[in-house]
Amino acid sequence: MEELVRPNINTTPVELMPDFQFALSVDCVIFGYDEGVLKVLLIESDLPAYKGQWSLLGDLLRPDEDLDEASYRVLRERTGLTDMFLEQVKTFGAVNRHPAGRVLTTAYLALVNVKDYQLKKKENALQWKPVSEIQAMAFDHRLILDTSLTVLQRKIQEEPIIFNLLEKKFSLRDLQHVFEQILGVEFDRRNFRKKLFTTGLLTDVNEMEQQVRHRPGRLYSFNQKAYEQIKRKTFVGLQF
Amino acid sequence: MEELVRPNINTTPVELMPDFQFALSVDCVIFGYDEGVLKVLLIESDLPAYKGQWSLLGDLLRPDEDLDEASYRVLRERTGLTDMFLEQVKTFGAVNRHPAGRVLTTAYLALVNVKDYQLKKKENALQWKPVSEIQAMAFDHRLILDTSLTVLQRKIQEEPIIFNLLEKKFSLRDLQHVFEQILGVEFDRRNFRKKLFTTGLLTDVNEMEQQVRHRPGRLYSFNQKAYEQIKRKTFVGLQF
DNA sequence: CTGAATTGTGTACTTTGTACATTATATATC
DNA sequence: GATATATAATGTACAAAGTACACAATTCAG
Repeated sequence: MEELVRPNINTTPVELMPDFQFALSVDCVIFGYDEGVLKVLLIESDLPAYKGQWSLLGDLLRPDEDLDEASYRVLRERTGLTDMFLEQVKTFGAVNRHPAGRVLTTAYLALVNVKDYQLKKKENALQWKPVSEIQAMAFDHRLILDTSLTVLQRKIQEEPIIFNLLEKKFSLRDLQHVFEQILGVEFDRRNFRKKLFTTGLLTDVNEMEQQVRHRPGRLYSFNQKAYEQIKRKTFVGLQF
Repeated sequence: MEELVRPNINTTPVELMPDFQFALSVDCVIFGYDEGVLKVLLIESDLPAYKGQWSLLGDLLRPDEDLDEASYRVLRERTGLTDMFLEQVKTFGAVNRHPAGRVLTTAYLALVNVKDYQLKKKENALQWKPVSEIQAMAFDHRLILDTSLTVLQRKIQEEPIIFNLLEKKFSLRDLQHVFEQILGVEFDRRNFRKKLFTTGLLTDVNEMEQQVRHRPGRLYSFNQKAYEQIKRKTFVGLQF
């Protein structure tokens, strides 16, 4: 308890220079849904310690850059996308997590439409890897991926963000399949339909699937306006 | 797009020294429930820029210290508590958030039993402030507090963490009241009871409230073991 | 003994979730 | 153009959970 009165950054003017010795990075966990499979965008590491292993897309934070802006920049530079779902997940601060020194990293979760991305993709070293097939990763990136996936599983049940993984117009089958892929469960098709329709968040765009070799389904779009209306009535209820 | 092939911390061995120029801190949002009111533990800032304003309890991250460990240390040093609910909330990284330079901070949410705390409290500059009465705060601490409160509201509905704010033995009235304080809603007393009993998480300790000037209620404790049993059955359902 | 405050209990009703089967429509193949 | 294949679209019965609501019982204070 002798440290109780120790000078403190929040309360006392102290000489801070010796404390400015950390590096910060952002790492983006970029999820995409492609050919019925949940994938994440990875890059091969060239660092000696992790030669050939897969790592997340990240970069060092710049001295005059907001943390959130850094994650956005990484997304923009690497994928060319400028408008995507992007949200901070967590900061990983184990002492020896990076071989170059004390580098802490803040993980960001991004949801992109793979179809959009493919149009602008330029970098060959990047690869969409099915989440279920990923084994070892560089650094603590496996931990970061697992953490982000858990956050994603929670969030898609609480907010209608899953539509960011699909094209503007989608079939109910696709929508159900993304949910099932991410949550690792199966829903009854008829009850899923009923549930989604009663949310009032789907707009029937009066178009049908094309080029499927079976009866085509209707296409829907996510009704953002309807969601803005209802989301104020915050859900309150215990569910543990 | 010219930056696509820029050397990158995850993929390329680069000289990192010039990048190690950030300071990191942790700030703890310590919630307590006292006399029917949700409070947060604050300290007056002595920094010239924020003289006399309230700030969260925080400290700089040390060079060889895990981020999570730093938050735990702050709690221990300031309150004497060594065993409390403590969880990372978010990292705040606006460029000018600290007058001393580029200091990013990671916020941690702590839930403590005020009764436990009072036994060990030594530091006078600390004060429990009712959350509803807090106005301006130093730095971006108001934003951090608001963010943490929102996270708290979500989490108490998803996990039985609220018991960390109460004593080991508590009445159903107390339990309901903490929920209502944090969520800002009122529950029907009878339905709340029914709901809590059906969770199977309450153990009747066969004791009654003491020194209340009305019919005393039974006391219960949180059944951690029962929770471990049921929490594996992860809830899956859409609720937006 | 009475009033004040709060506990403890139960029922009817509404809403939501779950299980489950049949007909309809498009494409591919023969 | 008939048939097989695949999936769309729909509805009902039942179970579970949530909501609204009223009354008797217990303790304390005066």
